[in-house]
Amino acid sequence: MSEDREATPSAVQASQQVRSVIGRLRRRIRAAAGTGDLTLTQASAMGRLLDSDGQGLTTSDLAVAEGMRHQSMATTIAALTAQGLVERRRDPDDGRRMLIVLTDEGRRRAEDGRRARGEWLAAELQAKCTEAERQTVIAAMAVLERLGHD
Amino acid sequence: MSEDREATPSAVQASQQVRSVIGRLRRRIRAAAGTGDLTLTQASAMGRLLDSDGQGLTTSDLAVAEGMRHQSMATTIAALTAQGLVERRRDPDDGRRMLIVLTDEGRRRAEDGRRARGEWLAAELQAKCTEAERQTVIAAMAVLERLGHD
DNA sequence: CTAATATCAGGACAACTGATATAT
DNA sequence: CATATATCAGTTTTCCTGATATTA
Repeated sequence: MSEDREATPSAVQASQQVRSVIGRLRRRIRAAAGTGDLTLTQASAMGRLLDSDGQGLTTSDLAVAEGMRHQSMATTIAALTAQGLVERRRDPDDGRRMLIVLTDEGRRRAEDGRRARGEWLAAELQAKCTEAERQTVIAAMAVLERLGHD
Repeated sequence: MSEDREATPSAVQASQQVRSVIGRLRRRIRAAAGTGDLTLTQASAMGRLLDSDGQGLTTSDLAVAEGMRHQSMATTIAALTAQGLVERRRDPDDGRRMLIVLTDEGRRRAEDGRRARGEWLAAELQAKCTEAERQTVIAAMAVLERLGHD
């Protein structure tokens, strides 16, 4: 506050563009999703479960990873459970915890998603971007992923 | 369908990372916003109004730019109007159209926002990134901005 | 007892769809 | 009449907060 150094132009510009793109892409992805498709949060959670598989993660673990409340993540997990994509198992070592693991069907779906068939965003990145541009996007996402990890 | 060429690994990876980052950043930005602050969509609309100023834009113009329905944008505009940041003027050349223009207060707020004082994302980009990383983010946003413009 | 985890209940917000009115 | 714009009404989705139970 005392100093309040002016942000660099690049920080201001990047911030504005990110805000704009976030809203726009989010709506586009949702609009492109079919009735049976997973929501953004559901797909993200499935990806994390696939990455850390074998062990399973708790609702709270997933909530921290996604930057949301554990109660909200619980709703997401409930939806995935209802679709038969994940199972909840009580942790034998800690009776408070419920471990979330992919079912066989869930693993299949997660891997399908990872191959991105029929997924709007991947198709757009494929059709409208050069390889160099995709690498730029990947690099930028790594930068943005860092933010907000207090 | 006929071709169904496999997506390149970079398209799949970029797609996944973008989906994950979108959800996470959006929640962080919302959480960091104070009670008086504008929502993401409101801030985006203010930015576009500032860019195209003098002439004014219609609700439908803004909706197209943001990739949302005009009815949804109307709600956003109503909120901005209630805060005294924009005014609605009937287009003298086309009685159907209402042109949205910034008020003096709105212009001031938009320019303040553009200087990014107190804005969480800009502060993070300033504090945790190098100039080169910020340029990467800007370049990536330009790429993503292109997508979904059928 | 305190902390972490899970669950239940209620609410807010941002977007959607559908229907109607008005002007071109 | 067909199209574009605006508005009204109702709904859905996603996430939030707060309260309570259970176990470490």
